Amino acid sequence: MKEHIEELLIQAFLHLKRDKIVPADCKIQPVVERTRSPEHGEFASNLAMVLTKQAKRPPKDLAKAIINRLPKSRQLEKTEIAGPGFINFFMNQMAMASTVKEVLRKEGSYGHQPTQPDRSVTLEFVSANPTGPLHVGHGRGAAYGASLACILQAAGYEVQREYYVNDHGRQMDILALSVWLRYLELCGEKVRFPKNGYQGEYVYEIARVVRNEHGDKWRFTELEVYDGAEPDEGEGGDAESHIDSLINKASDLMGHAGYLAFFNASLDQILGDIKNDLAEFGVEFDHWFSEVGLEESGALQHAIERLDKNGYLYVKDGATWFKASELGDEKDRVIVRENGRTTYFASDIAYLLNKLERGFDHAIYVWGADHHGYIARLSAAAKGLGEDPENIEFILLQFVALFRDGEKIQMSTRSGNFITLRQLRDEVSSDAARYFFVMRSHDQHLDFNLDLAKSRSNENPVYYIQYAHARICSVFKNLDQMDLRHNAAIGEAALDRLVEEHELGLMRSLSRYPEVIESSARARAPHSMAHYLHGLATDFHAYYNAHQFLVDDENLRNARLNLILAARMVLQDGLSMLGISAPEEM
RNA sequence: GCGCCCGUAGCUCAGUCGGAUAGAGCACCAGAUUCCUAAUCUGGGGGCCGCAGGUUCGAAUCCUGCCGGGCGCGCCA
Repeated sequence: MKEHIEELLIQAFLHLKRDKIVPADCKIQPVVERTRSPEHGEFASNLAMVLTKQAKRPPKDLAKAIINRLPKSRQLEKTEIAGPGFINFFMNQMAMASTVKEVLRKEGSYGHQPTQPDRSVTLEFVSANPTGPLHVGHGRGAAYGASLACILQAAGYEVQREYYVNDHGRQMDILALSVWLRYLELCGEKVRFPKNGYQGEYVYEIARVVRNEHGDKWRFTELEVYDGAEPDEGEGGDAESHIDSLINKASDLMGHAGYLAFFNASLDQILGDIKNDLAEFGVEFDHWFSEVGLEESGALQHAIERLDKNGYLYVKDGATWFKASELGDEKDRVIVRENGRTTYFASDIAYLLNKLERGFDHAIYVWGADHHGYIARLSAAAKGLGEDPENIEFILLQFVALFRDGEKIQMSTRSGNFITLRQLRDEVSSDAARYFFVMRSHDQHLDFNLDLAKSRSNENPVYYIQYAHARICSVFKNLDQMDLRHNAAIGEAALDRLVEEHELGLMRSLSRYPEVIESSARARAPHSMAHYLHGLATDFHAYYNAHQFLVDDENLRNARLNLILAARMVLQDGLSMLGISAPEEM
C-alpha cells in the first residue's frame, strides 16, 4: 500500500518536471510516511515542502500542483493538503480490506520479501567462551541474534547464523586445570584451589565424568602438584603466573594425552551444554566455527600472509605487529607473540577473512558493550586485508541487570556467582525471557524485572500478546461448537462490511506489518517487532470487546472471521520471529 | 585522560530519513461482564524531551560545549 502511494508520487513528480514547475535536473526521493492519527489519513508526504526551494514556490501551491498530477487510483478515497504543506492520503475501505485478502492468500509469508541475491549475510552472535554455562548476558545476545536473523530473512536476506567457539587459548587451559584439580579432590587429594580458577559447581561435574571414565589414572599427590609451582596471589605471588605454572605442571605430570583428556572432556561437556541450552531457548545456529580449526586449516597463516603481503606487518621485540594505527586504530597490535604463539586477535582476523572468502556480502557481529574497543581493531584488520570495512557491521548490546523484589541482583562471573540462562528460563519461562530480552532497543541497558516476567497476570506483556492469539483460536472453537463453519470465500466477498472504527484500526495495523519487517530489519531492531505485536494485540482486544464476531448475519460473520484469522496469522508469524510460542489456549 | 553508549511522564521505555497537538506499559483515580476467555476493555490526571548555544520553513531527532550515569582503553581470552 505504501509502495502504491510512492509510485503515485513519482508519477506526479515526473509530470511536474515535464510541466517545468520544477527544474528537469531536480532529483528527490519522495518521503511517504504513516500519519500519526487517522485524522490525517493513512499516509503523508512532505514532497511539496522539500521541493519548495528548487521550485521557488510556496509549499501549498506545490502540493496543489502535485495533487492535480496524481494518477487515478482505485485505492484512494481522497487527498488533502494539511499543516505547512503535507499531502495526506486517505485510503478507501476497499484498499484497507484488501490487506485481509492478502494476508489470507499469503498465509505465513505475508509481509516477507523474497530472498535477494546480493543480500547474503553472516550473523555471528553469542560466541561465549566454552568455559562455563551461559549467563543472562549471553541470553540477551542469543535472543537478539536469533530474532534479528529471522527478521532479516523475512526482509529478504540470506542469513547464516554463526557461533565462534574459542576452543583454544589460555582460558581453556585454566578450565582444564580447574577440572583436573577438582578431579584430584574427588580422588581424595587435598588441593589449594587457585584464586583465578573456575569456581563453579559445574567444574566438579566434569571432573566426575572424567573420573567415572578413567578412574584414578591421573591422580597425583598434593606434594607432586605444587612442587616448584609459583605462589598464588594470597601467598605473596601473582595469580596469573601461579596458574600458568600449575598448567605446565599438569602437562608434565599427566603427559600430553592425559592433559588432552581433561581439556577435551571440558570442551565437549560445556559446549554440549551450551548447545543444548540454546536449543531449549529456541536459538539455532547454522555453523559452529572452531578457533582451533583456523589453525589446522591454515586459515590463520593465510590471513597473516595476506597482511604481510599488503605491507601491514613488522617485527619488534621478537613479536610480529600489525600496523593497526595506520588504519584507524589507536595503536599497533601484536599478532604473533614473542613466544611464537598467535594472539586471539590473529584468530579474529583469520576468521573475518574466512567469512568474506566464503562469499558473504556482509558480516554482522553482535557483541556485548564491553567489546566496543575491538571495533576499531577489527575494522583496521578488514582494511589491512584489503577488504571493504563497509561490509562489516558491529552491533553492541548493553548490559542486563536482573531485578527481584525491586532490588538489583549482583553478579560476577569469576566467583561463579551468576544467574545462568538456564536458571532464568526455568524461573520465568523461555517465552517470557525471549520477549523481555528483545523488548528494549539493543543500545539501552536492560532492566530485567523477574517478578514481572514470571507473573501470569495482566501486567505481563508476553501473555497479553499470546492471549490475543489464544482468544482468536477460541473464537473458532466456539464456531465449531455452534456447528458453523468459517467460509473464507463468503467472508472475502463481504469484506466491504468491515466499516467499524475497530475494524479499520485492525486492518491498518495489519497493513503496516510489511513495513515493520522492513524497518526492523534495516534498523537491526527486533524491539520494534515486539512493540508492533503488542500494538496489534491491543487493536484486537479492543475490537473483541467492542463487537461480537459470531453474529447471525452470515456475510458479516465470515468477513469478521477473515479479519481475525488474518490477525491470528500475523501474530503467529511475528511471535515466531521472536522465538515465542503462539498458544491456542491459555 | 581518551573513546563508545545512554539521559523523554512517579517507574520502565518507544519515537524510522528532521515534520503536524511528544506516545505506550506499569503505578494512581473512576467505570464496563445475562454476550466469542476479565490474562480483556473504556475514560482521566500526569512532560523544562538533562542544561546551554547553533544549523532551518520546522529540532526529542542533526552539530558544538557542559552536567549526570554505564562500559572500555593488555604480547588476556
